[in-house]
Amino acid sequence: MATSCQNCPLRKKPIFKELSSHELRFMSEFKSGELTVEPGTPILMEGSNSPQLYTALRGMGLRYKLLESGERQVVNFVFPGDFLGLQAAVMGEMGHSVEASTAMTLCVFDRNALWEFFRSHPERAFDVTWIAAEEEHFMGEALLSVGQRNAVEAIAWALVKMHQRGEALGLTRNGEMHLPYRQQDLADALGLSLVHTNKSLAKLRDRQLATWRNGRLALHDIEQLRQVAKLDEEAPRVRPLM
Amino acid sequence: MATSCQNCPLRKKPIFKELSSHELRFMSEFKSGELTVEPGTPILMEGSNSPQLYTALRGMGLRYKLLESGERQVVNFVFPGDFLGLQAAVMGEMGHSVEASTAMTLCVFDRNALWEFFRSHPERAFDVTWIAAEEEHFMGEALLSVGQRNAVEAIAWALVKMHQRGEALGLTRNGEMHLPYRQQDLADALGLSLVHTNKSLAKLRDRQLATWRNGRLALHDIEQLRQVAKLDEEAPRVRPLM
DNA sequence: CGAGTATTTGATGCAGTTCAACGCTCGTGG
DNA sequence: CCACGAGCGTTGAACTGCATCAAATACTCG
Repeated sequence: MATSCQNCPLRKKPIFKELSSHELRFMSEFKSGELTVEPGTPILMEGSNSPQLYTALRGMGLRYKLLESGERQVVNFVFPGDFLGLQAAVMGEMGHSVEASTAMTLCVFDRNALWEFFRSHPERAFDVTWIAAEEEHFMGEALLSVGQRNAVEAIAWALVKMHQRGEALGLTRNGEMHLPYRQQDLADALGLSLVHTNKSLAKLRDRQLATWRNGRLALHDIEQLRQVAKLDEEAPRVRPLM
Repeated sequence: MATSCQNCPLRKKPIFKELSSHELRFMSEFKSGELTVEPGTPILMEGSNSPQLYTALRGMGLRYKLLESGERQVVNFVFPGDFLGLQAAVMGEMGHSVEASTAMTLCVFDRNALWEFFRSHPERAFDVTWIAAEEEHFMGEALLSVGQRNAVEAIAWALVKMHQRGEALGLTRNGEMHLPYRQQDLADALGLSLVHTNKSLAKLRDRQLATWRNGRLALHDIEQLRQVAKLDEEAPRVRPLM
C-alpha cells in the first residue's frame, strides 16, 4: 500500500528539509505511485529519456556508466532520499544508468511535475537545482579521490562517506550499518581492480580501522580513517526531499 | 567598455540558445559589470561563498580542487560561455576553485539575480538547472575517463572533448585551436603524472593523431582519436548562456 | 549436496610514478 | 647586448602500486 507524502517515513529525518503543508499537498498531487523492484533491476538507462522521476524511499542502488569495451564506472551509490532521473528530465538524456542493489521502493513522479515546479513552485524548483548542484559537488569529490588518492586512501574516503550518509539517515547502530554492495562495486567506483580493492580492505581491517564483511560495515576509528582519507570533518548538509 | 547583453558576442553563436528580447532586457538588468583578470588570477575559492556569479566572456581557465597534501585535481576547463559560481549561489559554498589560465573577461551578476530567476523567470531558472545537470553529466564522463581509461585513451578523450568545445565556439581554424594550458594542467585533470602525460602526448604525436605544441592543439585524425578514446560521436548540445 | 556467486590469497608483470638532468624561451637587470 | 634565472617541455632510468592471472576458500540458495 502506497504511503502518502504526509506519512512518508523519510520526511521526518532531520537530514531532510521540512516542507510546508502546502508543498506537501502539491507533491502528493504529482506522486503517481510507488514502484517496488528486486535486487539487480535496472531502473534508468544511460542515454534514455525516462518519462518518470523517482525518489528512493527504501533500499540501495548504484549509478554507473559503461564503456563499450565493458569497463564500468560507478559514479555514485543510491541511498534512500536520493532523487533519480533528473538529468533525463532536464536535459532529455540520462548521463548514467541506475540499478537496484537491494530490493527498493521508489516514489514515482511524472516528469512534467518538474515543469510544474518551475512554473508555479519556485521553492521546489530551487530545491531541484540544489540537488543537481550537490550531485555535481559530490562528483567533484569522487573525481578527486579517483585521480589523486591511492587505493587505501580512496577506500577509506568511500567508507567514511557512505557511513556518513548512513548516519544521516539513521541507518547506523553503534558505528555499524548495512552496506549491501559487492567489493566489485566499490572497485568500479574507485577505478581499482577487484583484487587490489580486496587487499586494500584487508589492510584497513588489519590496521583496525574498518571492517566490511557480510554486507555490514563497521568503522572502528573514524577520526583516523578521515586522516588516512585526507578528509576533513564536515557537517552533513540539510537537503531537500522530493 | 562593457558590452550590453544585446551586443554580447557570444550570444550569436549557434551553440547558445536564443533569448527572447524580454529575457535579454532582464539579464541586462542584473548584469552588474565586467571583470577583466590576468592569467593566473584566482576567481572563486573552494569553500567560499561568493556573492557574485560570472559568465566567462573571453579567455580560458580551470576549475580545480586541492587536497591538503597538495595534490590538485582539475575538475574541468573553463571556456567562454561557462557559468561560474553556481554552487556557491545555490548551496552556499563552492565545491572547487576557479582560476584564469589566460587573460579573461567575466560578466558579473549579483547573486540575488538567481533568486529573481526562480521567482519571476522560470525559463531562466530552468536554464540554470540545465547547466547544473550538464556539469554533473560532464563530471561523470571525466570520472569514467580517470577511473577506466589508460593514459593514452584518457588524453585522447580530453583532447577530443576540448576540441569539440572549441569547435562549438568557433575557436578552431582547420582543425587547430588555441589551447592555453600546461601539460601539468592536463595531468592533474586525468590523475596522471606530468612525465607520463608528456610521454603519452608524444605517442599520440608519433601516431599522427594529435599535436599540441606552443599552446596550439591540432587534431589530425579525429575519427581515430575517438576510437582510441572509446568515445562515440555526439552532436554538441545547444546550451543556455547566462 | 552441488552450482553459482563472492571473497581471499599468492605470484608475476607492467603501466605509470618518481627522480634526475637537460633544453628551450622569454623576461629582467646589469 | 649578454648573463641569468624562472617556467615549461622533453627524455632516460629505476622503482612500485596496482593490474592481471590463477586457484582456493567461503557463502547462498534451490
